[in-house]
Amino acid sequence: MYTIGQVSQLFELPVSTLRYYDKEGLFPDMKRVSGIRQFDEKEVEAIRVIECLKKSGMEIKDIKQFMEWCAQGPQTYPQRRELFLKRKAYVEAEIERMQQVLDMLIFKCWYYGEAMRDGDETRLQPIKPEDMPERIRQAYENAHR
Amino acid sequence: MYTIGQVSQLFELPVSTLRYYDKEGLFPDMKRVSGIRQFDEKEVEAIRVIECLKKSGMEIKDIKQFMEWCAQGPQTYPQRRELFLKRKAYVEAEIERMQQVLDMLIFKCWYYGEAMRDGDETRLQPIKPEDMPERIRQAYENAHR
DNA sequence: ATAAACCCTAAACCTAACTTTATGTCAAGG
DNA sequence: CCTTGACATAAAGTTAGGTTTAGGGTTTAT
Repeated sequence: MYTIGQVSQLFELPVSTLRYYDKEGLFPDMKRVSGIRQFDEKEVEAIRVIECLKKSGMEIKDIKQFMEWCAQGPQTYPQRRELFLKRKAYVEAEIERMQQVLDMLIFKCWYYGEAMRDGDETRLQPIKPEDMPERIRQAYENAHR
Repeated sequence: MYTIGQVSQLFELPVSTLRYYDKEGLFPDMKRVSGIRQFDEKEVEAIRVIECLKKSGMEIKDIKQFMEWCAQGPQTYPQRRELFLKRKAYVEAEIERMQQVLDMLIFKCWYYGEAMRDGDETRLQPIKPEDMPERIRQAYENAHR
């Protein structure tokens, strides 16, 4: 069992954030002893899940819904699985999107490297993909799909 | 040359957003004719770059800095390249982070699939990585690094 | 010539996810 | 006893990135 201060250190999360999560209903049945929060193994695991779902782009109010399902027991397994499937699809799309952004950045790094050598962009401005090095052309074409 | 409404349609961005970007200084020397904005090829390319930099996690005020460098000409090529190198490193880290989140989600999907078959979590709760299917174990271990 | 469909600005408003502030309780140590 | 430190609450404040509103001007089709 942990106090809020211990959990704060454990996860490097401000105490105020943990209290905020609690206020938002992210720990549906956390115990208290004379008003003081008791972070149990259950709550610690909840925080791990919260971190994951947050990184997957989910909002607090939807994470709350998930936590409520957890508190309701086995009858909500299907909903919980459904949720994770949706997050999975979302994150897969997000990674693909980020890969395209990365390709644009790779192209731009090359572009400004060349611009520095040339001193201006007169050669670069009208450049065609077929005049770029192989690696750069691939990045360029993926970025512009 | 485009009006704000045409650019809005072209990029599927609200007119209000384009005006907001302008107010934030993202089009440093956009022309106007009797008060009306003239989106030129330069501004259209700027919007493409804005979209990319935004997706790479950059804030508006830093994008503004970049746009000012662009308006200053060839002497700022090194700064611009530096910026893109930094964004590239950031996005690479971001993709790795997302891959870990994805692995956690893959694990959770499997977990709840099993929980549904079992009807409870008594078998799952104390499960060790070596008792998981290969694909799941890999995801689990990457997610928990 | 008048209504619709554009364009403009300034300023107020919005939302999520926190953070800060003001106030108070309680236990332990010097 | 009294100060320090950890806990608590409620409510106000913050930030980014817009959006909405209120008030006007201009152009175009009927």
